[in-house]
Amino acid sequence: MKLDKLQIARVLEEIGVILELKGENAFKVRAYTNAARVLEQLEDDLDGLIKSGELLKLKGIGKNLADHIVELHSTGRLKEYQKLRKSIPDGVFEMLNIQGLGPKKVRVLWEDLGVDKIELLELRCRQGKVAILPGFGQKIQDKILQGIQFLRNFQGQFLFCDAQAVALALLDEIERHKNTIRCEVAGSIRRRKEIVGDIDILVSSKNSEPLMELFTKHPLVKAVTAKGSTKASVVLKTGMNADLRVVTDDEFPFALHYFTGSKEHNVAMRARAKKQGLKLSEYGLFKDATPTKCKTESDIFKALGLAYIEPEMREDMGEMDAASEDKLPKLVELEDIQGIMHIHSSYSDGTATIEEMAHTAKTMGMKYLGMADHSQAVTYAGGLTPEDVKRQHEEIDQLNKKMKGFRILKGIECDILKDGKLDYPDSILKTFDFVIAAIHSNFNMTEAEMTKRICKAMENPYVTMLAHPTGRLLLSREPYKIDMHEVISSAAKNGVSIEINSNPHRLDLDWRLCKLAKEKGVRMSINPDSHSPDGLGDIVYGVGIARKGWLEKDDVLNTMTVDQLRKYWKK
DNA sequence: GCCGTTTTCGGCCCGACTGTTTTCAGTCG
Repeated sequence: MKLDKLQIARVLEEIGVILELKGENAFKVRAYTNAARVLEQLEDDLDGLIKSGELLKLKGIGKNLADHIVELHSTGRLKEYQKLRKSIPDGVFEMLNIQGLGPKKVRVLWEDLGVDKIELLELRCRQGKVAILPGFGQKIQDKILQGIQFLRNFQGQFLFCDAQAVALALLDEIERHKNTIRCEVAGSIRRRKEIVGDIDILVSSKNSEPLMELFTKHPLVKAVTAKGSTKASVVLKTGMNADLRVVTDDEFPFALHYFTGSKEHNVAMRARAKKQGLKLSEYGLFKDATPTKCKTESDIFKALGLAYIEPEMREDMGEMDAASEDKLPKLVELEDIQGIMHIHSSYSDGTATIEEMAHTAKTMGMKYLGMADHSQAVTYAGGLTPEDVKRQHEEIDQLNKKMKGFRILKGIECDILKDGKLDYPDSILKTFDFVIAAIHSNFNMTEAEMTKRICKAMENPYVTMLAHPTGRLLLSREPYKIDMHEVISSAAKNGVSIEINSNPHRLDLDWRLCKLAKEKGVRMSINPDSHSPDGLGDIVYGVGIARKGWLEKDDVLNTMTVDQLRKYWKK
């Protein structure tokens, strides 16, 4: 086997994009993207399907696509793809990442104006040459410039989940090396920031040379930018920068603290040390020239008269004061989570059945699962008609009879319409165990209008929760304009919980607002918003954000048992 | 390019929004 089904899906997806750029029939394009979806969601073994000739039985895979898939699977290449790929410059592909530019416009820019990279596009915009193209205009030209800026702002930034996965892969090799005494991923990954700039790995050892070699020759590394005896910097194949630092084991706790940051937290820590006549650096804690013995980070905090501050809280947002008064929260942990809500099934745009999702949740140790498919207005995601709702509820009743020690709750992700009304009448809303109100359309309202719209929805007595409150997509879409302070107050007033959407692209509610919500008495619900069994695992990212937001077990809705939840909602 | 037939070609999800037009095309979710 040369390529697996996900790799093949990516090739088909790319062919779709190329065909779009070439102005091919839109339905032909869709056939390719459809096929990519089918492969992604395929549960059966591709090898078996090919051997038995059942590939053609898959809906959306015909003669042509089946041939392509077999060719990619067995040879790892596809002649037709290679030919197509060569006909499009990389820069033209990259232009598609600019907001508001799709294949049609990119094609015009490329063919009529000869623009084949973003830098050139920027120049032509500044020269006013884009505005005079047919179908373009002043406003679109301005928007493109804005979009280019937006893209640049995000360059060199990565989602936490992507950065963490790579960091752990690097760490794994280092951990297993015989010269390693202690090692850890430091930096913003350790602090669980939603966006990460680069990877910092720290290791203690008596002999750094072999570790430097191991790190700089790692298969994930594209280029080495610096290599000395204590520090190496590399650029990874993913475009991320990664640093490895080697220190002595005596220095390790100090270096770990220093390289974990944040910078602001470190400044506050040093100031505190200075007040006590001490000096704190990445090498140690000194009184004059005498080092203070510290085996762990905990010892450093103790030496400064502080309780241990979890890495997630080290943002200089009050943790120093709280630690000195021994008032730090006991942060919520993954083990505290009893059940998972905001789950999609194949009733709307999920890939799996309710039973499959419930089964996976159960094996994760969960006690309940809160289904929440889309409501009827979200037609593109297969929103549920009132009849679908009824059918789903019957199915859930059946499953609940069957499953022992596990409960499936009837919920819905109900759209908030433009005017703040909900997508179902109360007569339907009242049939659910819980209702998550959500916005999926009409993003461009004024702040006042959007705030009013959401607050109005939360006043509906059947609404139990607010989904992804700002609608942001990290590194790709700004949050819509909204007064979150007002929204949080309104949630508190109406007894509505706010979701911490754990999808790594969202992580919304932002951790910076969790503390405020908690103070107002709003319960947060850590929801994966998963569309597949795998997606249930995203809950760990939400727990990280909750911890970053100082949340304790009792601040989180889904640390409750089913019975506690029912009572809570009744109240 | 796929599907499903009234078996060999017509339909394929759709609504909102924006900006360009003067009735619509492109993008997005």
